[in-house]
Amino acid sequence: MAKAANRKITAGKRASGAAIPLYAQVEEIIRQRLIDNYWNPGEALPSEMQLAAELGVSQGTVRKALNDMVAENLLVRRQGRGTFVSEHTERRALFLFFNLVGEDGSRTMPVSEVSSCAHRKATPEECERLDLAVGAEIITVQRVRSLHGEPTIVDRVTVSRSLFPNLGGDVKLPENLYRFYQGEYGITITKAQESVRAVSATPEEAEMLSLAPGAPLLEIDRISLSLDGRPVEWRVSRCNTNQHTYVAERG
Amino acid sequence: MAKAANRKITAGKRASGAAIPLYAQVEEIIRQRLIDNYWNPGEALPSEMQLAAELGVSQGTVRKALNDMVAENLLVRRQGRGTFVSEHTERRALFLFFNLVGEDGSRTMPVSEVSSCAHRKATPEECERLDLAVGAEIITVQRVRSLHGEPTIVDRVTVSRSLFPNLGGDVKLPENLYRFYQGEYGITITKAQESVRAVSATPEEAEMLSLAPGAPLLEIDRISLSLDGRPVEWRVSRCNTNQHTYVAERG
DNA sequence: TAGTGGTCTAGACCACCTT
DNA sequence: AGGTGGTCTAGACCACTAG
Repeated sequence: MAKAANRKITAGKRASGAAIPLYAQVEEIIRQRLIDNYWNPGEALPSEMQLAAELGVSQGTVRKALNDMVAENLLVRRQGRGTFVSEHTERRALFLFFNLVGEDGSRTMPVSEVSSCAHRKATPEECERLDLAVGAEIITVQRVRSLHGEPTIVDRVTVSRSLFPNLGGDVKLPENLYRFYQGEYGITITKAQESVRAVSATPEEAEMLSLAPGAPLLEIDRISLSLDGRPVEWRVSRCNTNQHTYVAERG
Repeated sequence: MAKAANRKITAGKRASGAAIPLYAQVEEIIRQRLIDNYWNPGEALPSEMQLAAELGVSQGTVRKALNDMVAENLLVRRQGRGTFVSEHTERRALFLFFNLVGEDGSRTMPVSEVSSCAHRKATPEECERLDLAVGAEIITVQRVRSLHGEPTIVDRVTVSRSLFPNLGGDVKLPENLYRFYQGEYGITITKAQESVRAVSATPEEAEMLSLAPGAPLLEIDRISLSLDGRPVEWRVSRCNTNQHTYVAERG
């Protein structure tokens, strides 16, 4: 791993107009290193003292920057061990990005079966949702996902082919796609925006989920953002919520 | 307002087993004062220096406690002005506790019409959801809520009568119920847990919302928690999501 | 101008983990 | 024993708001 390009940190006094706090500049530098995979997921960062010395700020300033990034789920700190780059573990996938839980609140990883996987040019809607140039190539994967052996979700995952070359080509797609994106493509999903509606099952969906046609389904429309804030995955899931519910905390 | 009961803060050294940090003890004291309405919503707290002197800790420790509580939406800090107890403003209601947005992402406060309001003994389910003793008295309010003039939501709000005496008795219920709870009853809602499903409209719901019977509706089942962590409101909303969607951020 | 929160520093001590 | 993050303190200076 090459030595990082060192930006110069502008002194605490306001430069000209902006006056960006030192800790925010430190955050930005570390964030950029994460984007560049200068440190790999799971790897330890240098200690507070080392970072402070390297960047020419005090330990307290580095501490604030690191703690802010822990609050964003980008880093994990463990007393006596060090500060680590967050990984897309099973637990993280389940509690941060999978929100269908059993009636008793239990969370289970689904088991997915890919029903189709295609390469083609993006539709205008896909371009708009994923911020792609017109005519860009995309990959879509359709799956049926089962919980406790019951087919419960049909979903369609759409990504840009240029960001994820060969996705779904040879290798079998794993259950935890975000970990796969991180491990195989160096792209870390950090946030997702979801938009939820109630819809009627199409005849095809009804058959795949063993429901009557027209049965109510929960549609989750999700755009996932990577570390640098760009939309990298569009996913539409249509779910049978007879045995499971979609949960959210507010406030 | 009477002088607050001053708990003694145990020195930083571990007392016996727990070793609770000073800033956490400060948070607990301030949180208890909020519960007791020692300071009212919108009112300014003493300055960091004053609190530090009163509680016998340093300014930095008070600062950490206050900032933690800002992150919990309990306090608001404004540079040059002071630290204030959060209020249930219109904005707060809209962005923290109302999650149906237009297709373009716009948020609008609904207009509600109460269709029924009843006092009765709690059902076993109501006791369980609101953590009430068997036989407790409850109040339920049913409403139809319109967005842009279109009836879009039917909901049922259930609260304990002992916590909210006379609710819905004489006075007309305002649109922002949480502000009303805070202003009239001194009960501040801080968090809510929502559980969302897709369901079929009953004939009655279909008529109220001008839909075909059996049309898909989004059901939001919400338990709202007050400052002290107790469940104080159970609300079930069934929504027409043709023109609006339920939004959530993840990660 | 005085008071508030926001940033930044320096240093002390502690708890935890590794070796 | 040595290194890490966690807590706590004290003090400086800045930016913003009010009167």
